[in-house]
Parts: sequence; C-alpha cells; structure tokens
Amino acid sequence: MPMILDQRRDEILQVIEQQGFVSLQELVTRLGASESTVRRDLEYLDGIGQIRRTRGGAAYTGESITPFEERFRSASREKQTIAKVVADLIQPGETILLDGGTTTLEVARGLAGKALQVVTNSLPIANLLAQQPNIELVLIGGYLYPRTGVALGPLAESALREVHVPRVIMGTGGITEKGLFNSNTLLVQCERMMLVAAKEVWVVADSSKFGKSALAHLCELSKVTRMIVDAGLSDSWREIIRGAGIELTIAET
Amino acid sequence: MPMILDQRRDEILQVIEQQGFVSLQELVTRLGASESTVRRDLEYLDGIGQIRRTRGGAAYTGESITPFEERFRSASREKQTIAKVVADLIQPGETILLDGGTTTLEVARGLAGKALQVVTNSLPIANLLAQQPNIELVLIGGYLYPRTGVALGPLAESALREVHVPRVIMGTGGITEKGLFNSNTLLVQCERMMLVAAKEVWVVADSSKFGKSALAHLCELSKVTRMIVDAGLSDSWREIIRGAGIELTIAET
DNA sequence: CGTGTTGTGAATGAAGTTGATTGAAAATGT
DNA sequence: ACATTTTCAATCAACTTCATTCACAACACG
Repeated sequence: MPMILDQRRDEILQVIEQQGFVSLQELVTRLGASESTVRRDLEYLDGIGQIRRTRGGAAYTGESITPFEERFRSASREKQTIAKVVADLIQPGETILLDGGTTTLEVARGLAGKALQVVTNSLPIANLLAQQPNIELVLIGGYLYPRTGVALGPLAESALREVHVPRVIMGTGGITEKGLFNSNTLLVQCERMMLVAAKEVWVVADSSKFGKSALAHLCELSKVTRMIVDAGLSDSWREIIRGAGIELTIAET
Repeated sequence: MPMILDQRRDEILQVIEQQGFVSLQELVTRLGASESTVRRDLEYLDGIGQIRRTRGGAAYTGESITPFEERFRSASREKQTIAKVVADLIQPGETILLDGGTTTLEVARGLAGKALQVVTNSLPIANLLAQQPNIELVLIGGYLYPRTGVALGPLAESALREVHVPRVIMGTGGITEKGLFNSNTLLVQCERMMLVAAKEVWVVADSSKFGKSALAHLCELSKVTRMIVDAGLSDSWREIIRGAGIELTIAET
C-alpha cells in the first residue's frame, strides 16, 4: 500500500529542511517507496523550486548561510537588479529594518557605502554590513535558526517590540491574492512583529514567487506599502498588486 | 558507500574557510575519500574560483562569510591553551553564556563539535558557532559595536535580563586586587548584566592582564567563581586569586 | 463495463563518479 | 648534482546514479 503522494512529498521537504540534505537512498528506506518514485518526487520538487536536485540526493534551497549548490553560484540576475533598485530608493541617513533572506541580502550588498542605520535579525546581513564604516548596525537577537542564520523566537520578538522604524524591507516565500507567505511559522511570527515595528512595508520579490503559497500565511496584501519586483511579472499580477493599493516598482534590467 | 558529491565539496569549503588552508592528506582522512577524488574536488573548486589550489593542498580565497579577520590572526599560544582547558571543562549538553573578546573567541573555537547551548553577544563567535550542527545558538542583539563586533546597549541589556544561564565565560581587559576592568563603559554595563544572568562566573585571562587596570571597573574579584589562566601567572597573584575565594585553574602547555 | 488517467515499481542502457595504478614533474635531503 | 620522496595528471575498470521505457494497478468518468 503506497503512501499518499502529497504526504510523501511533504515528508521529503521536512527531512530536507531539517537536515539540509538527504541522499536518495535514505529517502527510499525512510519512505518505503521505490527508487523510481522518490526520484520522481525529487524531480517534481526541484521543478517547483522547493528543493535543489543534486547527484545522489537533494539539498535545501531556501534561505541559507551555507547552501550546497547556492554557494557555487551567485544570486540570480533578477535579485540583483531588484536589489540595486531598492538601494537607490534609500536615502542617506535613513533607518531601515532589514529582514533575512537571499533577496534582502542582495539589498544589503547594494547599501554598502551609504550612511544608514540598519536594523536586522540576519547574521549574514550583519556580517556584510558590520564592515561598512558608515552604517550603524543594530542586531536583533534571538534563537539563531540554523542554516538560515536568522534570529527568531521570543527574544527576537521582544527586541522588535522595542524598535520603531519608518520602513521595513522584507523578502517572502510566496505571494498570492491572499497575501504573503513564508515557509516557517516561527519566522512568520517574527516577521509579524516587524510589520508592527515599521510604518512602511516594502516587499522585495522576484517574479517566480507570485502565485506560490507556502506553509504559513504572514499577512494580507493590504499591509504592504510597496513592492519591488523584476520585469518578469505578468500583467495580470501587476493589476492585482496595484489593485491592492500597493505601489509597484518594476526593476528593469 | 561514497559520500555525496556536493556534500563533500561543501565540507571541503567549510574546512578551508575555517582553517585558511588544508592539506590534501587531511582531507583524505577527514572525508574518507580517496586521494583521486579529493584531488578532483579541489580541481573543481579551484576552477570555479572558490579555493586556490596549491601544491599539497588548497588555500582559502575570496570573500568570506565570516569577517573580522580574527580568523587568520592566530591567537597567542597562551590564549589557545587556556581555551583548550576551558573547552574541556564544559560538559556536553550544558548552556553557557559567552562574552565577546579574543580569548573567548578561542574558547568558542574549542567548543566546536560539542553538543551545547551557547548564548553570546559576539558576532565573530556567532559566525564561528553558527556552522556547528550540534550547537544551539542564541544571539544577544543590540547596537553592534563596530570594532569588536559585540552587541551592546539597551537592547542587549534587556535581552540579557530575559536570559538565565548556569555559567558565563568572560574575558577581561585587566585584573587588579580591586577586581575586573574593561576599556569601555558601554561594554562594562552590558557585562554587568551578564554577571546577573549567570550563577557561576568564569574568567579567562592570560597572565599579562594581571596587575593592569583599565578605564571602567566591572566588578569585585569576589564575584568570580573560577579563573582559567596560563602558567605564566606569578605565585603572588595565584595567592591573591585563591585568597579571594576563586577556584584557580592553570592551563599548562 | 471499457477506456483514459495517474501513480507506482522494475528493467535497461547511458552518463557520471570513484579508487587504484601508472609514470611524469616537483620538492626535498644528502 | 644526484637520489629519494612527495605530489601530480592521466587513464581505466568497477561502481552509482540517472533518464527512459514498459507493465501493472487503482480510480474516475463516460
């Protein structure tokens, strides 16, 4: 009696999220499915971008400090152009709250050289900006979520309660008409506090994120002030976003 | 059964990133792969510019995710032996609060591989331990002090108020009969909160610190539970320390 | 009832990876 | 300067992993 399809794929995702990596063989024994089936699952999950297929197994593809393949290649061109546009929108002397994630990390890279005050809960971003002489860096502490290097949990939340900023720049796992999503409830909880701490909410997302949902719902579209997306965004999505009262900025290459 | 390709290459990168250099032989034993395989991996990683191939091994190249070039500036032999002794005193499963500083950074390095819960306000230490799979890391946030990469200020202090640990391990700027000193009032203020948060106070210090005072007074000697010092400490200082009711551990080379 | 559709497992040959072996090249010691 | 040792690149056979194909079973839908 075979396991239910979705259930099995869910379990694969869980294992990968937890370990960062699984071998195909491990999944075969763990799930009691045949090699062919697991292979097909991995192929599918890779197709929708949930994991990254590698020879012999599969790797975690989400935000990460030390990704497997990701380390071998630089961020996508879309993310880089988005980041550049965002960085140009930021005026010297401002204070911004920077969420964790690969897109926001690119944004941080673009901020180098500017005189700013930056608040972040992301260890990679902190590393990047700590070396910048003109940037005053405030770190949000908390339980450091392994692999992603983002501080979460009660400590992070209470720290965010003490912080007030004019603007937060967030990444996201997925966007639908229902709003923003992310893959991790702990993360979402923390991001909710960020929404409260900031007056304006800017969301950076490459167009592949649209139409995708994820495990945890973060907020309605109406909470978002501005979105910065690459030019690959379809016209229908542009209408939906603008219809929700969001200022949409397209990052042209 | 061979290890998976990407995983192995990632591990090579991690080792090189941490040590700055690895010999081919070390990788062979460490990874349990054949010389040919490791050779091929190095060739590949060199090809994509992640490492620099050298005769007999490979060297680090390019930008790091762990800034603060502490990594290469090797600590003094005294600090290293102190750190090793301290690390041996820590039992698996414990929770410790780790102060910032070069000596405590060495301690953190010695903790690699152990299963621990570590609380710290030091960015370099967080970077070091974030990669360790067995270490649960809690980051104390706050204003990130540029030079040293330590989180200080009101945010850090209120975070420390919410934390309780059996043991804090601190560095220090100087030690006299009057107690411990450090060079920075903001830092001292934060360290005072650490003293409150912990039951036991361990101080790591190389013998050169004794007899030196510094700008800001942190606390009396009586607050300290244990000191770990290198063998260069004079007999008179040993008596003073023991006379203050402190358990003194000498780190022999 | 057929007749698609979908999920599954097994079989096949192709492609990629691995470890041992070889002799050349470079470093080291005498 | 020579012999010895270490490191290296190239080659090859054994082995893994992979994509493709086929056959079978469950199930929906006309």
